[in-house]
Amino acid sequence: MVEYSSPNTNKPLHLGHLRNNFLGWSISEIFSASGYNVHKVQIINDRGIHICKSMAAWKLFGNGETPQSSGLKGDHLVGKYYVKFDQVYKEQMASMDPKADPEKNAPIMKLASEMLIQWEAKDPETISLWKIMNGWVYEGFDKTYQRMGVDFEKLYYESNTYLLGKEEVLKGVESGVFFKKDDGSIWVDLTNDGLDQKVLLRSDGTSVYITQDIGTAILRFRDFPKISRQVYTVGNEQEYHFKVLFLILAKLGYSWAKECYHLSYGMVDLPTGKMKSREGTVVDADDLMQEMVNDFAEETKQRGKIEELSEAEQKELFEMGGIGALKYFLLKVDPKKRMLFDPVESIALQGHTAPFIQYTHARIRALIRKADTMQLDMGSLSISSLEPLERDVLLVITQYPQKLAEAAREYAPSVIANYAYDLAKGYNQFYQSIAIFTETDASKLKFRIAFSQVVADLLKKSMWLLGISVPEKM
RNA sequence: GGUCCGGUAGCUCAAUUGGAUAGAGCAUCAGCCUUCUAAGCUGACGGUUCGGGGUUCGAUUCCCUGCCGGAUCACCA
Repeated sequence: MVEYSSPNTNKPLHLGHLRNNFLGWSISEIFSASGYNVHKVQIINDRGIHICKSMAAWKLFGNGETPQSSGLKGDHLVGKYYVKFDQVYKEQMASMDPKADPEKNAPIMKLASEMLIQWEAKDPETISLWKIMNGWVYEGFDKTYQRMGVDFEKLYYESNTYLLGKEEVLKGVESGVFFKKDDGSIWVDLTNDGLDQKVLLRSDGTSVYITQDIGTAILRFRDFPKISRQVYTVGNEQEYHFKVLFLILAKLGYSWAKECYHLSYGMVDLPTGKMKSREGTVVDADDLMQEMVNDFAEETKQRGKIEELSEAEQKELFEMGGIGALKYFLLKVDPKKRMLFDPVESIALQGHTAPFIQYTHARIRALIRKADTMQLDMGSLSISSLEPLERDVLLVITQYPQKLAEAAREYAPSVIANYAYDLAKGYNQFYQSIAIFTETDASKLKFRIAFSQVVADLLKKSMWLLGISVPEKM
């Protein structure tokens, strides 16, 4: 089982989510290709103070605005009010007496806090607004996920799972795994494991973040009894959290705890500094994808090689190239490492990019189409000697199984991304120096055609593992 | 302060897990389309692999130490 994504429902998806989603999807494919039966799941953070902030601002300033009335995508509309909240909140705090604890008592924050309490008390009006606004967000997310090309077998909602785990914790107290402090709060002592003590239930008996994760982990193994491993695709800022979680699950006696793995990936930095959603210095996922597709489209039109394609085929190609370039850019780097996203330079379509590999594939396919018209007998293939460049490519071809195994072992799609590049690069060298159709030796000619087809198939397969399609023409 | 991650060409990244002269792309410069798609190919330029020790026949890789950058250590999620 692979978990990825985990968005908050108060704002649209951004660049950070793209790395997460593409990684999660790719890892799932890599494991599928390695013979595993993979279940893709995500958990949606649909409750909490963050969504109440958007709700509060909408209630105060929204004037009944909806996605239909505004023409805005649902998640963007809700995100707009989240930003609005922050803006108003700051203004209110600035105008208040510092002694009055403005952080808590700013009117708009008080409203959001009240809404959270009302939500937990199942107040009908609050629940209704919450459902409506989350509904808008899901409509928006659906479009974004569709364009990203990611999907999920099962969705978990925090509003359903946030109370889970409490019983497990109480059971743990009885069996002596956890302990209770005088104020009634419940803790786990991990000092023997080199960590600290960690609270599991507040003194008022309510759950914290990790309580919920204990519950969902157990729930997952109940929902999917056959799974042997659970992979959490979550940023490396939560490494401590998962270390604690897995230790707790082991202490509770779950034998599968050692099969839980945190696929921890680094942040995506922007040249100006790191991404901070609160300050608005994020790159919106929808905008970015659109930009990439536009750039690719423009570049392609300039080259003028696709006039014979229909409008629909062209559109499909632009999508393939633009989204592909973006995915490749985010996946070619080792997931563990933080990486830099330069909005200007990252849009490159030459060199070590998806379009380079897609182009190599398209060129081979053109070659194969030509060969098909020659009606060669491909049944009998024999070759006595290889050119050095052919030998080089052949060597890369045979590396595929090792690379796939390595990618699965290291949880690293980057291994596949770099492999596809090496293969394309090697083939291009061969392609450039050896003209195939001028070859007079029939067995050599047939070998080169078959050999090219193998490369095309392998490029297609590798790129598929990254969630990237390859075109017949470009 | 404790813990964890990272530091490789001007920039972005590789390096078969300890192997031979550390490789690609971008950028810069010089070449290659009458021939299967030039989003390509060839060449040049570019390195004290952060510094200092150590282990080893051999270290970008392992150990120690220092420096720099980041994350994390909430009765937040």
